Amino acid sequence: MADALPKIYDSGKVEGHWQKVWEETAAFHPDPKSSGESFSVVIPPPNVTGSLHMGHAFNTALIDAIVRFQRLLGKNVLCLPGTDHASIAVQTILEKQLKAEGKSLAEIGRNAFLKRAWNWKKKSGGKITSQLRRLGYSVDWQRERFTLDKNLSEAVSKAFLLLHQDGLIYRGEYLVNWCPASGSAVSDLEVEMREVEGYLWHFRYPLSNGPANDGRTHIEVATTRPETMLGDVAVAVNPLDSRYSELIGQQITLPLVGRQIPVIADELVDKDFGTGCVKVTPAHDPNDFAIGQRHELPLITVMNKDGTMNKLAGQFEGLDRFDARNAVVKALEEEGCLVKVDPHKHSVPYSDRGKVPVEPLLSTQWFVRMEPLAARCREHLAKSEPRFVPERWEKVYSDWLTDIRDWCISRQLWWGHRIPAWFVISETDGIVTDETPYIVASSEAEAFAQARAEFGESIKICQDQDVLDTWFSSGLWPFSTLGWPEDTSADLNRWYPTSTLVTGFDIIFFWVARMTMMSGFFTGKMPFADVYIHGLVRDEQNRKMSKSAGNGIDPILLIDRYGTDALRFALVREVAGAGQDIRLDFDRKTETSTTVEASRNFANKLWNATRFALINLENQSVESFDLIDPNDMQLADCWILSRLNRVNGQTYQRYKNYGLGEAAKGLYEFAWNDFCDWYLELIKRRLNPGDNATDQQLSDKRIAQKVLFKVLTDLLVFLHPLMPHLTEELWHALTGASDECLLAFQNWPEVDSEQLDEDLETSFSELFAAIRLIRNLRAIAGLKPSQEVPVRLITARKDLEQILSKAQNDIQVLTRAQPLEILDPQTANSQSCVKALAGVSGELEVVLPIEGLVDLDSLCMRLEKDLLKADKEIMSLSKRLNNPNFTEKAPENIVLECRTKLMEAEVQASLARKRLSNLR
RNA sequence: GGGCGAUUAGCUCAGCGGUAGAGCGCCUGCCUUACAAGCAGGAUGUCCCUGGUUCGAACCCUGGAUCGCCCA
Repeated sequence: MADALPKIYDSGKVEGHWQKVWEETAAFHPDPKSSGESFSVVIPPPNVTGSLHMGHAFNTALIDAIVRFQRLLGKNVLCLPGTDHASIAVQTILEKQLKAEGKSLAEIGRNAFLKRAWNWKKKSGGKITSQLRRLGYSVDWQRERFTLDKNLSEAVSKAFLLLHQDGLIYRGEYLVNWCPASGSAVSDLEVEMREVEGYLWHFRYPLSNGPANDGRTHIEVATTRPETMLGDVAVAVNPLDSRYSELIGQQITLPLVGRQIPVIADELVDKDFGTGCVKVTPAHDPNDFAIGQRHELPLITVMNKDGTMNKLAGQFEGLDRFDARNAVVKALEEEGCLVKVDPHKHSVPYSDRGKVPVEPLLSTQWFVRMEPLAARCREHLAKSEPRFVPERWEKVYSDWLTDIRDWCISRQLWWGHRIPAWFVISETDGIVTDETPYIVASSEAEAFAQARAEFGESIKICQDQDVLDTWFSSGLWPFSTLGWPEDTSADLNRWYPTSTLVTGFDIIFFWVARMTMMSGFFTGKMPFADVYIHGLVRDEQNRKMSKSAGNGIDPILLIDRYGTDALRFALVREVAGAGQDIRLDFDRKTETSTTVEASRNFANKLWNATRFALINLENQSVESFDLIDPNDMQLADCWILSRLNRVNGQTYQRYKNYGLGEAAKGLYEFAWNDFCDWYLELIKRRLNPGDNATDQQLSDKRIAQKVLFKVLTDLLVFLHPLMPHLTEELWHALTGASDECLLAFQNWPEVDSEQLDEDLETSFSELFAAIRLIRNLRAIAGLKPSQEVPVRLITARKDLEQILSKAQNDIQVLTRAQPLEILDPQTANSQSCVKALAGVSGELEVVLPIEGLVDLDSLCMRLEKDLLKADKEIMSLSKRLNNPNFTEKAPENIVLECRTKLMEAEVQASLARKRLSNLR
């Protein structure tokens, strides 16, 4: 056993040591052939471009707590780490670099670009994983995966192939969300609606065939996007709108363009919005697209993919879309077509990544047909597969799966999984059009062979230029990382489906739902039994922490300052509520956080409690701490063991049910209050019986040592999932175990229900209240802490008197009471001490007979306060008890409790009153 | 427009039918041999408002306010 530890816990040293041991011994690299029930988790793969932020730290703290808990239950646990390739993010970074060098993508070409990208990944991609190591994550680094790994890429091709075979992937020209900044299509989920202050422009479109019957010569439309009018193909009104019924079917001459377009009727039009007439631009608006489909209108695209106007925009060709807007308005005004402009607040779709407005644009892309996949998930969900924690997120998930839209999966980027489709370009004169036949295959050779069989020997093929949405590969993550599609994979058979997924609510659609859909299709199973959804970490002003807002708090900074375990404990302790966001306080000037500091202090408290134990265990061997004869134990021992077992059961249940915050709080209280403040103080005297100790005292000392060791080592097990480094270190210090033997693989202690004693715990609460009262009276008297003082404890309650007598020595030590007398009221009356210092706690009267020293005013104040409180309680309790409704309808135990409380309050009041009258 | 969440001590949050708690901060006294990153003692609340259900509401139900999020 080690000598005394340093006085202060040095987290950096301890954490570094254990991280090294864990990794070098591959401690968390499980063997699929080992025994034990399977438990597996795949971590949400962070973006390779990323660096650690508080969200990762939070997610990690939760996952690692769960996983470490399961290991303590003896399960064969796999926690699998990895990163995703973040197609758009990486491409953006590299394009910026290129631009800085004065080069363009087109110049260097695809191969050179990919080479650069891999070099970049090699250089910077390890940052996030090395930072994750500093969190003490008990993942299997040997099984670390990257979405572009060979196996995972093959899984992507295979998945694409299989989905395509089943008709669940198709290619076609549709309106997609086009991000001009990244030059790619993005999915609906990557579009964020933003409220912006814009305008509603009212324009006059002339009727082509002269005035209508009522004399009208034009129709007025309202729009927030004037530039799209160049692509208008109709004006629509609501069929029930009597104002316009006469105009339906008439032709209009589109200003600036001169195109003849019809007035049509469609229910989608809101009569009450604007003028009740909308211009219809099917190639530039999703609603208009739907109207266009219903009325078989042509699609006229007036924009290029870089957001500039194209040839069909006529005089506006080449202008950027926003410049074109102004120009069109001006031109219309000059033609006398502008009626008015109203300020108008409306939602504009923005690209998540590009941070620019998305342009709905017609384009040929690949899509996943979602409904069949979603339907399967809905069937599973009916059986609570997966089970959502907290439950309310299930609705969010199921709502999204209902009325789901197809998923655009192709991206006009180079970094990622290239779409495994080869066009037979010899069929279309060397170019790819919508009509070009294609082959989907798992390799070029295979595609070529198939193409030759189908189209003849002399064909030419070329692979689709696009890559897949990163989330497509992430959707396969729970099984592709375990060896799918190789269905003989030992890992897959052992650990799939996984046990629990832990992630933030912000990626339920992006990731959770995509995983369940892919898993359902490819494996017929849901990928995880439970989904534990947590909130986001917000800053001190309640803003979501994000890189772009620049309000992130660097976890590494907090780790350096307070230690990983402190940060982890602080984050978990804050969770408590069900999936609520957490706010981490942080003073940006001093770069400190009182929340994390409090946890650091807790770590130090545990450190010192262990230090105390080591000093007092006096190098005794571990074997001697085995079971003790209960008859030899003192009350305090029985009390702390009862508390220990209660906390054990409670903590076990909380961990199991994802009540991590509650577990953390409960352990904090037990460790600090019960164990350190009371138990350690209670046994100090027994641990130091002095040189002339009797055999009895020596044996009593040994018992205290055994209980101390038992409680502390169990406590370290309970805390281990939350503070892995510290507990590992302290456990080794206590047990003398070698580095090969880890706390991480010890067994969770069994609850010994024989040791649970509720009455004893209640008695100890009363005992502690008595001790507090004595201390309080001492404080009122202004006594020096070291000064001894005579104390009389007076109670009519036999059981209380008994406990107090048994704990007499303890009370004396903790309050410097000398002498301490425990009396019944009769005896006490015979030796009254009128002007003594006295107080009342429940049915106990505490008297410090030291008349000379007493400050009568503060004493009276204290007693008056007690009396007031007791009287108030008597009032409210008797009011309740006098109400027959209450006594008849309330449950018996509640009524009984009320009666008891009333009695106690009456005793308390009369004691206080008596004392007060004595003093006056 | 539809939905979800939040509102409790100065701050950050627990509690979710039996009459209000913690941490930090604050006040007082202590370097008491594990810990001053500590010990002991103390102060602090119309539990957002409004009705209702109930013997009893911070907790359940109406309605509303404010803040935040998601979906259209």
